Amino acid sequence: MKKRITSKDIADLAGVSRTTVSFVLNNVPGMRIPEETRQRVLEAARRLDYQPHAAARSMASGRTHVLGIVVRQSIEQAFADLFLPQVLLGLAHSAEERGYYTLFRAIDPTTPNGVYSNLIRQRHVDGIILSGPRFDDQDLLYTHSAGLPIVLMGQLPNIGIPFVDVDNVGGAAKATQHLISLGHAHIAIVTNAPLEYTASHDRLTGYRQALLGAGLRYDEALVRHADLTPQGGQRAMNELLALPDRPTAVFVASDTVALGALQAIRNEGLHIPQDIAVVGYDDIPLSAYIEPPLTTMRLPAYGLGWEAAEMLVRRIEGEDLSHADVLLDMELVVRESCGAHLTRRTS
Amino acid sequence: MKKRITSKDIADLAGVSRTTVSFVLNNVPGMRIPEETRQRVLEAARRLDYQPHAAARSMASGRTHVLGIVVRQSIEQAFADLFLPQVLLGLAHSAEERGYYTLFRAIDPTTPNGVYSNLIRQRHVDGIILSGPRFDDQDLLYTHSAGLPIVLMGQLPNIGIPFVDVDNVGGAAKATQHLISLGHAHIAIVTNAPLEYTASHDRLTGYRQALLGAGLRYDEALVRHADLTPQGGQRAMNELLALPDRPTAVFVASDTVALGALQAIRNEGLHIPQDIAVVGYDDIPLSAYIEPPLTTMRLPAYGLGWEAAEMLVRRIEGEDLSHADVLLDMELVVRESCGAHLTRRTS
DNA sequence: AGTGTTTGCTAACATGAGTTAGTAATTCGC
DNA sequence: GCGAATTACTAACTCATGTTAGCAAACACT
Repeated sequence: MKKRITSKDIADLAGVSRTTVSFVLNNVPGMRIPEETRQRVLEAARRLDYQPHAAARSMASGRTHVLGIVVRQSIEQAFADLFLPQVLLGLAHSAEERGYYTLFRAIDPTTPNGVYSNLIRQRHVDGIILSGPRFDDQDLLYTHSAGLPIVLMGQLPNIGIPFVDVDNVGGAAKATQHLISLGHAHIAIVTNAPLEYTASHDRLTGYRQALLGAGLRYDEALVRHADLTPQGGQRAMNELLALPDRPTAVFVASDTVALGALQAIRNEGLHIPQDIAVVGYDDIPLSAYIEPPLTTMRLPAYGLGWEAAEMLVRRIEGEDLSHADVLLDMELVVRESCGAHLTRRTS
Repeated sequence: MKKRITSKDIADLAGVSRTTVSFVLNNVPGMRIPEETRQRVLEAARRLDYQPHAAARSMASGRTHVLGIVVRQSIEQAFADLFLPQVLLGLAHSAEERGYYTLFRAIDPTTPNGVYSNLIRQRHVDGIILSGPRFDDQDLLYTHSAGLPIVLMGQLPNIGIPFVDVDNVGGAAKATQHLISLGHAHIAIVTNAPLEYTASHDRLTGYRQALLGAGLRYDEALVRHADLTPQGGQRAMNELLALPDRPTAVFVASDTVALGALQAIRNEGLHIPQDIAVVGYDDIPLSAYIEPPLTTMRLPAYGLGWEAAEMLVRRIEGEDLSHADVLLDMELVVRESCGAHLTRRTS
């Protein structure tokens, strides 16, 4: 039976007390330990290949050095979520850079409340990053009001919980402005989802701001809503195509939805971008490889994860995050569906 | 300063000792605790909303009840990985059903060795699921030979480490047989990657078995290799199209690669599936929405995660996994790129 | 030389559970 | 009615660390 190597063992080998070992290995400030002793301890730890026991450490220090990442997703949603890998990578890298691990917890939206605050209360983690927050989440409100560290990925306005999100208003405005700059004046929008979704609402706002900012009219007849699916995009696009005064360009506020919209346009025998220009949103990993390659706003998925972890760690380590919310910029990726590659030649 | 509620508190409230509380809450077998006392303890725990301290518990019991999931992925790979969300969901659900949490760790392939075995040695986790194993992974061999619980997602043959994988030989055979059953006799293959990859090798084997099983000739001229990218698929497909005796069908062993192949076929002015039938592999989330919708083998991503967690838990709890490797079946998803919807009408 | 200060270290306690060995009270067997 | 067995519990130890208070020796200062 091989025994676990504890700090006692390295204390014995170095000829000092356990306390000294702890001081050396944790670089406790204020303790003047002569270089000679310090080296002796470090050498002993190295020789025995000492690995501190995480549980003992966290019990004594009260810190687990683990961040909880809670994803509220059904299996179907996970299937459609093409960004989670990047988000998680950003999270994990950012956390590890700061000396933290990440505990992943997937919670079906149908499960009852009171499930993830326990992660903190049982001291499994020091704090939580919640992806896909909802208003009707009792557990979330409880966790926040109990003062437990939590950071949201995605906005929940007027609630005071720190969040990391994408600047959807600005992003949608950029997308729309791009179409305007290509000479379009009759631009429709297909939102990603109903306006109850904050993201959806913000994207519509950005579209509108861009139009008004360019002196164009905002026409409700050119506004349609999808439901996060290609099918919804196809239906919405069909309605737009049936209008007497057909738009010359469409901003589809989700690449997934845009797949359906493209199909609808093709089915009418129309060409993209010659007959109708399309700009999408999200830059899903395949947007470059569909026909035609989609011009779209790039979602900084890795950055979202990175920032969320950073914020949470700052919160855990005592910083005040009242007004530290992060809104990440989005970048326009110009491919072919907007027609910019054609215009440029003629200009 | 509100104090944490410990088992001592509930012992006091219930008028028993801490030991008894522990016996009741953990349902320790062999201890005859009368129903009346048991209820008194449970009621006290409920009233005080007791949450046991994870670190204390794991220190005393030696179990963390956390599974480590280690993903060896660069950021670029994560971008192309469309299955991780489903895999993680399967893992997390399966683990939670068995009373375990999952710790997520992303490791860039370029980082040096010796990074994740420490997760176990520091008792952060009870065992590890490693996704994307490699032969040159010192840490993996060390972990396994040290008897630490580990399960692979993806095969590494002849090494004796328990794994969960997809039956690539069978899957590729099914895909090829489907094309044969549609009347094709001149069927090419574009693999997903070079044959050094086990998955790639196995898919080619399945293709070959199907041909020979149907009495068809296996012709090396019809075999091309891609590199996991659409670009590679396009190049490979162009070579096949340039053959004097053009194939009437292609099995592309990766949907991502197939995107490039479709583009190559379209660029030649040929029609899918009339001129060339295509069957893909993986069923990436967008395969149903590209043009034409792709017939493909469905990767049971959720199931892979589920099985991996189950195996690891069994291993942690003492079971012998020497010959318990899991090979999951794959299912053919018939859409339009294979031409089955046309054939059926004429038959 | 004696008092105060710094240096270098350690004894002892705290953290919050699980678990073993054992004890007092009750019941059983005859 | 008395020893044996059972019932219902608990004292005390264990896990592996972090941390506080304090001690002995060396040194500094007058």
